[in-house]
Amino acid sequence: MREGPDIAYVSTLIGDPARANMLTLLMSGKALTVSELAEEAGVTIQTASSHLSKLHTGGLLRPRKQGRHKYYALANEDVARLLEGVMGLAAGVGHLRRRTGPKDAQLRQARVCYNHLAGALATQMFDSLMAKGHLVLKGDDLILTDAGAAFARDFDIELDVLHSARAPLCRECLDWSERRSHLAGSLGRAFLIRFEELSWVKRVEQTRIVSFSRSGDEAFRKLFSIERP
Amino acid sequence: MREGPDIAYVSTLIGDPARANMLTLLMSGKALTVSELAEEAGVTIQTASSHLSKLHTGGLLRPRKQGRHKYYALANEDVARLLEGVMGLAAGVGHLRRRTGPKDAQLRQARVCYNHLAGALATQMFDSLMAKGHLVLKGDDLILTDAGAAFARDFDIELDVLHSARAPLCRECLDWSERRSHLAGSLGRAFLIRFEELSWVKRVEQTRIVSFSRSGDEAFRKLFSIERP
DNA sequence: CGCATAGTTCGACCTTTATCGAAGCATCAG
DNA sequence: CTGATGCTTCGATAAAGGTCGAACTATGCG
Repeated sequence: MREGPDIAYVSTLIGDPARANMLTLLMSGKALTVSELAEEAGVTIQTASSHLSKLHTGGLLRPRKQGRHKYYALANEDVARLLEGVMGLAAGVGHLRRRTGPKDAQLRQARVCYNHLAGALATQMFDSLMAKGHLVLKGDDLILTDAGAAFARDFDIELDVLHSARAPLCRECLDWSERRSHLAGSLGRAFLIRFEELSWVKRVEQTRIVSFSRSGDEAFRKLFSIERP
Repeated sequence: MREGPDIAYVSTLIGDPARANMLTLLMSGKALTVSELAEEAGVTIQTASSHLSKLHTGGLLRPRKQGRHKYYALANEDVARLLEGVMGLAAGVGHLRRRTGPKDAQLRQARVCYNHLAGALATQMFDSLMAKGHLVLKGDDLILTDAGAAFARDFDIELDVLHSARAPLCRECLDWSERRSHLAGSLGRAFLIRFEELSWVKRVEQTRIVSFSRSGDEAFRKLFSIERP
């Protein structure tokens, strides 16, 4: 035995309900304090503290201290991608207790995935970018074409700043609800930020839901040539 | 809380060491009996039986009865992909106990992932197919171009048979050691089968390792224009 | 039919670990 | 300094779940 890496270890980390709750919360991309996470996960602060430090040791979370607060966030996009993957399997194959609540439809339509947009609209946006030749896949790397760069600049995204960062510019991220790719990477993040700046979208507090304003939805669909369903 | 699917449930399933061992074994793509899995995982048959039925309930495995044997295999490619994802994180970030054994180099070079080829050579093969325009990415779907179809037919792969199957023809699968895509789907499977038929490769028993013969390696590199390192 | 082999179910241990109360640091405000 | 807040550490408790022996069912072989 003992071929390949120790998958039981990280799976156990995700496998505890309290920890899974916290990780799901952190998929919003925001960094949260120990007490916030404790509250949301329904455990005491001591317990949460213990869990969070385990997740940190396991490399799933990255803590940052600010004053007397300690903020935890997902360690990197790989973690976010993995979690989306698990969600995909859990949703498709998964537990029968899957009751589709009222929030569910909104969640499928548009939500935050770590720091970029996910959901039906996000995959359509990704398809549009591919179809128009703004993005191409080369090997496993997603490349922004010249046309794509022009498109992004037109949308007031400062590509030079993004390029100088260490993080990859474009990445695919598999969407658990759609089972298709959407755009991740610093460009994916930049798009979401612009949407917020333009007030096309607003994040719904305490959830991963991203709600489009009436005019925002229209502008978004126009920009990416997405027809109304 | 309780947004999105129950990720703790499937993670717990993978999180037990004995179950993780079995799943890793099944990544070879072969279906194995209860006793074989028990043996390899280092538990008794009763225990293994219990674990396997849990994995089945959780949708990770698909059992098939043949005579007085019961064969278990991974339920589908999604499961295989997820496991590769977990391996990627566990390897990169993962446990310090990560000691690179002698097998390790071979495993990184070429191994079986569910039913297709993975490892360094597999990602290079994938890159080659993309670079030559035999495959293109459209949205999240990997499309075999006309040129690609001709290429496959030249290699004596019966595309018509594959097309008629329900399973998708081409899929990407993220390679944990390379962190790049390799080819999955029924076409990926067909390629591996052809390599075996031509005796280019042989599977090493009891492992996921795929070893290339001297001439097989040469032919493979020539076919996909891969330079010797 | 009897016997052997493959797998399941049941029940009893026993290790693992999540949980929280209480006490201990660290940081900030005054 | 004192008090208040955020978080961590320690220790005891309790619940969950993996493990295996033993008994049971199912299939195949003569």
